[in-house]
Amino acid sequence: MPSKRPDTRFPPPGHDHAPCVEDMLARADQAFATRGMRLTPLRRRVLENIAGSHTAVGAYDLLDRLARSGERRLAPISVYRALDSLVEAGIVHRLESRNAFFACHAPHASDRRQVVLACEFCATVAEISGEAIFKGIAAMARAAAFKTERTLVEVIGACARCAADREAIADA
Amino acid sequence: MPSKRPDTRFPPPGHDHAPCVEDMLARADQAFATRGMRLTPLRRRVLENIAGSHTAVGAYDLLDRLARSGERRLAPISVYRALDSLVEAGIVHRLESRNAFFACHAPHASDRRQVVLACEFCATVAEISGEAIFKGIAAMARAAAFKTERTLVEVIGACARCAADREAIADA
DNA sequence: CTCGATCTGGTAATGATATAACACTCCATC
DNA sequence: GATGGAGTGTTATATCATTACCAGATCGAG
Repeated sequence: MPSKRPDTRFPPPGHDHAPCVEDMLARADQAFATRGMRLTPLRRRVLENIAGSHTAVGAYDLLDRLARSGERRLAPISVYRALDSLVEAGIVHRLESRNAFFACHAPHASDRRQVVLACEFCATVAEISGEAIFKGIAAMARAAAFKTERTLVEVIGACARCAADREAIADA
Repeated sequence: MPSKRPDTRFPPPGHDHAPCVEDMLARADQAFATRGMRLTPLRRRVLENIAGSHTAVGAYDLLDRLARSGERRLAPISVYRALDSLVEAGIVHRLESRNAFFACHAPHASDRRQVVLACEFCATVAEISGEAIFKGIAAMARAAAFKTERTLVEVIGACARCAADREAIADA
């Protein structure tokens, strides 16, 4: 049985992605099935490529990777369609501040109350649950008579490793 | 002297933008001056076009408006450069979820702890200050050993007016 | 089984957003 | 009046995303 992952933090240095991907695919099967959607070979390949790292990747990067790792080059629209279905299934999220996509390594409700931490140096993305934060934001919106559809919290900065690296460089 | 505007909420129906624009330009002069930057004619024209409404506008929309309201058509890069300087001066912000720009009608510190409410129907944008929210997010980031550079909180939904309009339509 | 509805993905074209590289002008400063 | 930096123009290109249309796969209903 898959290990429990309450939040998805930044992976440690020696981290092996393979089990994450395994895990992801299992959850994806589940997510698609419960929604009456189909996890087709194309969608699965796209997901594998996103889940192969903990970083946010652009749609065209994905296209390049798929082209390298296989048959002939897909049209952009094909990748976007696959991405749409993965996002709809809640298995992949969009990093709005970078127009990029990342795999969601921690199962969470479809209402998505997660704070996204995005390292601007290594592109690694982590999600941490922020119930209280989202409740507070919802209350503020209500007070302004605003009907919330979707709330986006993205923190751009440096993960611990990149911050350390850059300090080392600055010192040199 | 300009009126005090603690937060910028959604403008009422009969709202006249002209004084807002006046106000904006005065604050822009100030903001550029204190930063040792120049509010050139091009930058001013771009700002006027953004500030002319309380909505988020795309760079190419801006390009069209400038073309209509004046001389020959600018190259995209010119508008982007002007936008960069306005954003740097803190007078214009970027709405990440829509790749668009909006004028900041309420003076606030350069560290920008504002929750952005963006109506997906009329594109109107409001900013409300959210010190507590941002403090909470900062604490979460610190706990994950993440060095925050910038934090983005955007709420997408319907402003009171558009929500009411749509209910009326649904009832019909 | 066969029909029709729906979903999936291919092909081609286009639209929308953003930047790179280089040249020229203006103007403050020395 | 030379120098150097900021601002803008010009041209080209990179990057992100969608529209329109069609062919084949899948699957439930009759």
